[in-house]
Amino acid sequence: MGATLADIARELGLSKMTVSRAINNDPLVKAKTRDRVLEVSRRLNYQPNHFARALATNRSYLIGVIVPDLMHSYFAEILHGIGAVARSAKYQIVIGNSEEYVARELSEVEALRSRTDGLIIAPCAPASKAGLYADMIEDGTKIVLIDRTLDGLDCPMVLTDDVEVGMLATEHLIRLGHRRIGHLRGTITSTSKKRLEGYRKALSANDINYNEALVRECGLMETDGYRAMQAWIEGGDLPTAIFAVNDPAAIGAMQALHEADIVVGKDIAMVGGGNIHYGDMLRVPLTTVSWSRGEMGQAAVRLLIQLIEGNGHDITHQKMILSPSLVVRSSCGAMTSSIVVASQLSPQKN
Amino acid sequence: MGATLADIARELGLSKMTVSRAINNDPLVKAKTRDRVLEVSRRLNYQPNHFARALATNRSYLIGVIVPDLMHSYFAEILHGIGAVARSAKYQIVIGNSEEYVARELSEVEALRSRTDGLIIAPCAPASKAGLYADMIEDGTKIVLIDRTLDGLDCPMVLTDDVEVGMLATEHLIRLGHRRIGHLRGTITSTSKKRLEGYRKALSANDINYNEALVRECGLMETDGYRAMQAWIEGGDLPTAIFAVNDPAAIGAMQALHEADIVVGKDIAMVGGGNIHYGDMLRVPLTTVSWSRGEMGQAAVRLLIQLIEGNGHDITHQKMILSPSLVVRSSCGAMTSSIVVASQLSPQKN
DNA sequence: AAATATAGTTTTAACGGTAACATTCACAGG
DNA sequence: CCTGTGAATGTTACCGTTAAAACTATATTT
Repeated sequence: MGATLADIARELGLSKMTVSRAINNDPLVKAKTRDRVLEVSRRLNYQPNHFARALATNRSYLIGVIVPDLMHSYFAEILHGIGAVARSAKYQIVIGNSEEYVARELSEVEALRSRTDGLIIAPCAPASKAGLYADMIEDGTKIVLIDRTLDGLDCPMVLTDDVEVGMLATEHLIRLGHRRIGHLRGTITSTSKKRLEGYRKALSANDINYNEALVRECGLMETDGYRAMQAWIEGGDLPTAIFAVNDPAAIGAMQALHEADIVVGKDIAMVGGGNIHYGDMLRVPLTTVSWSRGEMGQAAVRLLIQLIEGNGHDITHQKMILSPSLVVRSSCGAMTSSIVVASQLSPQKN
Repeated sequence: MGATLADIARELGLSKMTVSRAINNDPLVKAKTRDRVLEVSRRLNYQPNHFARALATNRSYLIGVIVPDLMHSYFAEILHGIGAVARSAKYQIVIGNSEEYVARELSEVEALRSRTDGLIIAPCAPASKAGLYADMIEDGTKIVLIDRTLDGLDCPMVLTDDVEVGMLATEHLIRLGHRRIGHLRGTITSTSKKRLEGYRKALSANDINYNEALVRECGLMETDGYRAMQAWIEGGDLPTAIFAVNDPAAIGAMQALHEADIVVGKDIAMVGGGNIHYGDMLRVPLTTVSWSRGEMGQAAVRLLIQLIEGNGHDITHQKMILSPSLVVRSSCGAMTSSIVVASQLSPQKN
């Protein structure tokens, strides 16, 4: 289809190598030669063949990103941050979507690791799969985790302080006078566990007994929250306030409550986590815990590029932990304007 | 890093070619030989090198998708549909995000077309750029348009009947008794023009004069709707109902109205387009026009794969047009439950 | 003027596959 | 016993690029 280095070389009576150097701005070629090469390459509309280059250099300038849910604006925003930094570093993004299925995650990883220079993964796999990832890293695959950690896996990661997330949410409810506080907990992921941990910490710090009956299992997606809440309503014995593991779950739960004519913000308080897009425009604007998804994505790419382009320093143990902050809206009681406490990025060694 | 075909061949005393055939399930190799090859390849953890394969075959099994706004759930859903079909056909998705900037779109296209087997594009470029795309197609690049067309470009595309979108929205408002109906119109994109056309058609079919003062320019994003509505409120002379070019614009406008204490669904009616995620859970659930984004994505990939794998038939002129349907919620007046008229896919030649 | 450095270029050999054609071998049919 | 046939495998060359080593001139030193 397009012209190749050889075509340009032939036309100018040069070797392919010199042309290659000229195209890549190698200072070894004479300025005049470079100009001639560039002129011809423009005329022939030369486009470098990325496959050939990748084969020769073993670098594709592709970054694989594996997210559990593309439709969740939280990950769309992370992707947005990733895209911004990647573009400025001349990398392109290949997407994998696990839809919170472990098997899908693993097959996407397998498909992408050999086609890309490195992966950014928000894993839904349980800690028991950490070994698989460790083997890949051992084998040379570059991996940065984002949003969720994988216990036992030692690689760079960008996370939120999820214990703090649970504490901020729960303490807010306690400050509002609630004592019977429920939790819709996620399963498996590190974030879910830590948010539960924060919930328990906040309770015990305020001398409230942990009551297992008030903690219900629930996935991370809207339908999960909806179903879990429906079951809870049906079974009766509702708490006066609920901390849901994340915003989609909270929104699903709110929908179920709405359908049962239970008014969120009046009959029951709700806090989510993640500050989803449109969370402030919902029927009942959702009080939530927030941190910057854009910064997460950006930080992850920077770490991955360091890993790929290896500047010598070992960054295996580098973790970025973002501090979350509470965003108060009306789902825990009447309130008009939003209060957002600025979130900040805190780099942190090991 | 990993083992190569040559390694396996050496180990078994076979030629690379036979091993290649065995790995690719060529029926020419003896079953017993294939088994031996597979056994060794498993033992050595052989992973085919995609770059080498792509270089030799000129096929990468990558599909580039260029969208104008990743954070808009509309495109996230299209992407989801694309991903589903792509995965089952063993293709991976490379993402480009134009953010509604023409220059960004063109640079992403340029970056992706040589790395992929074909592109699915939701163009924000104006019709004047159609020639550029025509040249690329001439040059062998496979392109399928989605969501928006590019006048003058002849290639497969998957669209909605946007004139119908405008008519459905506007007629709904007319049926509710409105005569002073405003329109927040998009600029440039084919969808915007056609929705405006539908708006005008509906007006004239109902003997309402087209009033230029009631049509305001506005982009396609939430902030655009917000700003346009703010200006309108400030300038006064509001209509009794508004059809916004799409849901994000409608939502932005609703936010501006809310801040000005104008109650949507009571003081003013609002219809959007696209049926965004969470549109039914907003402060005022948004009446909108809907069609299946998943089907759009799926259809686009199928067309692109036909283009790539060329089954002989010329599908250049193939257009898929989805029929939209009205989704009534409360933004045009009190209403509790949603009525959705099922949308359907209508394939259509030329 | 010979020896030495140096800028600019070429040569050779990969990188890891696959396409196309060539070869071998066993066996059937005459 | 020879030949034809088809199944199974092998050979050669090429995909388009770059790394590394090997040349050339030309300039610089002594």
